[in-house]
Amino acid sequence: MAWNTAETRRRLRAAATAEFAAHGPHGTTMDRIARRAGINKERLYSYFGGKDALFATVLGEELAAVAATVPLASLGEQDIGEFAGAVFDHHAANPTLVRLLHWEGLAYSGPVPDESARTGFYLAKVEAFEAARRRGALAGSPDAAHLVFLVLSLAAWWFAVPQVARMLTGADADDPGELAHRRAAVVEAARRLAGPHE
Amino acid sequence: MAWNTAETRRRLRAAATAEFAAHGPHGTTMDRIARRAGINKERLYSYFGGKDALFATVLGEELAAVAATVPLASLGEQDIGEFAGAVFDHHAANPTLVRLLHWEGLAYSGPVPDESARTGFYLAKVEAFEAARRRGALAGSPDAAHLVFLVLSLAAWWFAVPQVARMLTGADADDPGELAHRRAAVVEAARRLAGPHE
DNA sequence: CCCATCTCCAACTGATCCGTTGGAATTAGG
DNA sequence: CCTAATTCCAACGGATCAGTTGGAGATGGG
Repeated sequence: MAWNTAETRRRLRAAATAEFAAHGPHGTTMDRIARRAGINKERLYSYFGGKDALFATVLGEELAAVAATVPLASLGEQDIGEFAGAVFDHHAANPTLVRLLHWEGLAYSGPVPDESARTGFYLAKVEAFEAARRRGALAGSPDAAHLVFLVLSLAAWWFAVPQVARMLTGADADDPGELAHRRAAVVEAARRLAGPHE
Repeated sequence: MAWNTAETRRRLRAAATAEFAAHGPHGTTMDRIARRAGINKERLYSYFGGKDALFATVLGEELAAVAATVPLASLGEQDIGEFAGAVFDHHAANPTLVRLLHWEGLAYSGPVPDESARTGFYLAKVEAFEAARRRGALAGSPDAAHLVFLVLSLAAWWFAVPQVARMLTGADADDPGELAHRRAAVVEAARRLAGPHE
C-alpha cells in the first residue's frame, strides 16, 4: 500500500472533529480519535501537535466552512430574517460548529487561538449590517455589532441547549415540523428585532 | 470539634458547584472538589453518590435558585423587556446557572435528570406569556413557548459564548459600560420581539 | 465509664489518559 | 539494487482519574 499522507490527515481531522463536537475538549481522548480514524495515535501528535492545538485546528476549519456556506451576500440582497434563517439552516444541517464554539466558550477562558483573524470574520458581518442600515433597512437603536450578536443568538441557541428547547416546546428537533416551526420563529424574530419601527 | 454534617455537606456542595461551573462534568475531578472544600473525597461519595449524581444535584439547586430570584411576577406587572433584563442581570451576577445548563446540554444527550419537574418550571413561564398575550401586550405570531425560548436566548447567549461577544463588540463583559450596553440591547430587543405590531 | 454507632480520612486499586520512544515497513533517488 | 529519509505503529512511562477500604477519632445512650 502506497503512502497517502493527505488521506491520513483527512481521516484524523474528520475523526477529531466528530469526537470534539460530541464530547468536548475534556471529554475527548486522543486514543478514541486515533481508533475512530483507524490510524495510530502517534500520527496525531506528529501532524497536529497536542490536544489543544488539534482542537484549535478543527474549530478553525469549521469556521471557514460556515463562512463559505453562509456568505455575506445573503445579507446584501435578502433581508435580515432570511439571513437568520440561513444561519439556522446551517446549524441544523451541521450542528458541529455550534457545539465546538460552545465547548470553546466554556472550556477555555481568556483569548482564543487565532482571535484576530476570527475578529475580522465577525467584523465583516457587522460591516454588512451597517450597510443595510444606511439603506434604511435597519432601525438605529441597537448598534450593528450588538444586533449581529443578537440575531446569531436567535439562530444558535436552539442547538446549544436542546434539552431546554425540548422542555419548553414539548417537541424535539428531530421532528421536521417542529424544526420548521422553530425556523419560522427565528426568521420572524430577526425581522422584528432589526426592522425599522415607528 | 463537634460533628457538623450539615456544614460538611454545604461546603462540598459549594465546592462542587464552583468546580462544575468552571470545568464541566468531564473537566471536573472529584479530588479537586474535595480538596477545594477541605473535606475528604470519600464524603462526596457517601453523601452524594457518584459524579453524575452530584452534577444533577448541583444543577437542580441552581435552577431552584433562579426560580426564586427571578419570579414570574416580574412578567405579570412589568413588560417583557424588563423581564429579559432581569434574566440578563441574574446571569451577569451569577453566571453559574448558564454555564451548568450549557455543560449539561453539551455533555449529556437524551433526557436530563428531573426533566418532568423542570418542564413544569418552564411551562409556568409559558403560561405567564400566554396571559400577557390575552391582555393584548403581545403579538400573536410566534407562539408563547417559542417566544419564551427566544427571549431567554437573548439574555443568555452573551454568557454562553463570551469569546464571540468579545470579538464582535470589541469589549469584555468586565467593562461595566459594555455590560450596561448589552443589557440595554437585550431589553430593547425583547420588546421589539414580543411587542404588538401593525 | 463503655460500647455501639456515626463521621471522617489516608491510602489504595484498577483503569485511563496524554505524550513519547524505538524500531519495522515503505518510498524515492541514484 | 542500495541507501537515506519518511511514514507508520506497538508498547511503554508517568500522571491522574473514579471509586473503595480499613481503621482512627468522635459521639451519645445507658
